[in-house]
Amino acid sequence: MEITIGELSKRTGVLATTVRYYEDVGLMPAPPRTAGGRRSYGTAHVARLAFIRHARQLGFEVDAIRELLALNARPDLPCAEVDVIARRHLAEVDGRIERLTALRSELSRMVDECGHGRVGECRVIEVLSDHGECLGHDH
Amino acid sequence: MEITIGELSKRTGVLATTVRYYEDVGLMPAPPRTAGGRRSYGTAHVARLAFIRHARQLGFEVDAIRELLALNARPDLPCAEVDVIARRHLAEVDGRIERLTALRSELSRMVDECGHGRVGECRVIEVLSDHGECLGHDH
DNA sequence: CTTAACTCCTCCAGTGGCTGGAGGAGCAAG
DNA sequence: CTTGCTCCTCCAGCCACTGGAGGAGTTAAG
Repeated sequence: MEITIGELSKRTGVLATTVRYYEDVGLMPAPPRTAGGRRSYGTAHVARLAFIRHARQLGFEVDAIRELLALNARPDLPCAEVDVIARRHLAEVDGRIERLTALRSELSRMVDECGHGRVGECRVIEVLSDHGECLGHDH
Repeated sequence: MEITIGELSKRTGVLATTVRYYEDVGLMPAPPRTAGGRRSYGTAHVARLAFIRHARQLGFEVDAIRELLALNARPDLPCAEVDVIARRHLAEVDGRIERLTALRSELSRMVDECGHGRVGECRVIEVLSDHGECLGHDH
């Protein structure tokens, strides 16, 4: 099976330009070329790119994906490291959710208090102008 | 009151480099300069920068802040537009939280199922390799 | 008055993770 | 043979900064 970058793109949902970018940054290997100089991919490339795409969709950073790919290539190793990477990422996602939730409550309080009058008396503007108006001062 | 960019930075918690950046992109006005060519700020600048900083902390994009600042300068206008910007942003934050929460559950399921054996049998790697393993297929 | 330490100045490059365009060449169908 | 598509490389831009180089102004101590 020899497919073009366009076909690879269709099968994985990753843009051809992004595939070339992944090659540049070392996530994807440089594939063999046809006589005309075009990239020629096989099933292994499809699987690897699907892995990368899925990991990106789950929010893993490119560096983490590099580590995961390296581990994936060594199935005999204990998977403790994989676990560490995934848990680290989970903790980061938890942190992001927490921060966004706090922010959301600040925002919604702000919006609720807007009396729909003039800008001069708008609570949204007031709250933005004065951090002291916030319930949580941590942001 | 005439303060330097460093003092402005201290009072607002915004880096001096970032203040100059805000000037470049038109969020902050170009202030008067001293004889030696240094920027000289006053109380209005401090207030404006505090407003910007707070809005950024609440996740407003620079474009939205530009709009909010323009509205802030027109206290006689009805605050409907302010409301629209804030609600739009709130909706976006809600969307982000939703997506992150879905992602979090996928991640935590993945981590929970890891049997701490070899990479070859690791569920984390398997799930990443096969999108079909996910409960939510929307990401 | 000099010197050292500090802040400030401008300009430019880099971050992450792509995305898009210019300008040119390969390739399949009519 | 030509049309239209895909592909190639290289480079610039996105967002919102951040940091460094290299130079000049400023302040306090000696």
